[in-house]
Amino acid sequence: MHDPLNYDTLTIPEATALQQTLREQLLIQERDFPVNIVGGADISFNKFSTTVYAGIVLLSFPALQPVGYSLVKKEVLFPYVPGYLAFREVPALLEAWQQLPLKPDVLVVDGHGIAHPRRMGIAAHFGAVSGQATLGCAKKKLFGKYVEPPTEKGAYTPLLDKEEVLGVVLRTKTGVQPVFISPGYKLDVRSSLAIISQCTGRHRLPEPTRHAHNAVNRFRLGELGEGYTEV
DNA sequence: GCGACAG
DNA sequence: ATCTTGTCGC
Repeated sequence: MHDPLNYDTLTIPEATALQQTLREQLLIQERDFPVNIVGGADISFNKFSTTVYAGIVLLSFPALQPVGYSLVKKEVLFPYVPGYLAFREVPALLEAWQQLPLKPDVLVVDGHGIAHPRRMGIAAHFGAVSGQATLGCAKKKLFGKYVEPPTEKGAYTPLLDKEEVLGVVLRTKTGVQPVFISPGYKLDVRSSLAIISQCTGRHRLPEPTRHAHNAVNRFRLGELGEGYTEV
């Protein structure tokens, strides 16, 4: 086994430098592999606590039936700083990832992919260090410009930096706030949007994200145990 | 100098 | 992110 990744002693300038190095490993391309299992990744924690509860859930695709989930509890010292979320959450998510007996074909991470000042949001960062195909689904904008998409479910507008399309702002449900979709690794904007469109049910958040959020919250509250559980 | 600011 | 109270709509 590998030593667990630890970013706790990094300074912000060092973290910025690492993002610039990882950026050179970015792989943004059309999907060129089949998708039979999708994963959802999320973190939960108590305000003011250094303990984080990480989780990755597995869903069949396109049926979206739960297959299993991996949960890991970990201490993290790196603070939340906008633009550096990955340094706080990726180490714990990697442990949950390594604990999976089978890996999803695509991982949906709670946060942005390349829709980031240095194109290294948490989904892009996780993909770069794991080699796994990822995409980001965030509830709020971090970086980029966009016009509000029409209020109907399925409507979307591009998320832009000048002329560059970083992702899309997608209305997953009529009359609710849109979500921000961007590729992380081994996917492009079109492929990411196509996958998320097939992961959207009657809720605002796509199923992988929704199930992951639910699992880590129940884990934090003691309703679920650490480790991998087949469902 | 003034806003913006994933989780 | 988490917590809490109240309101709206299917």
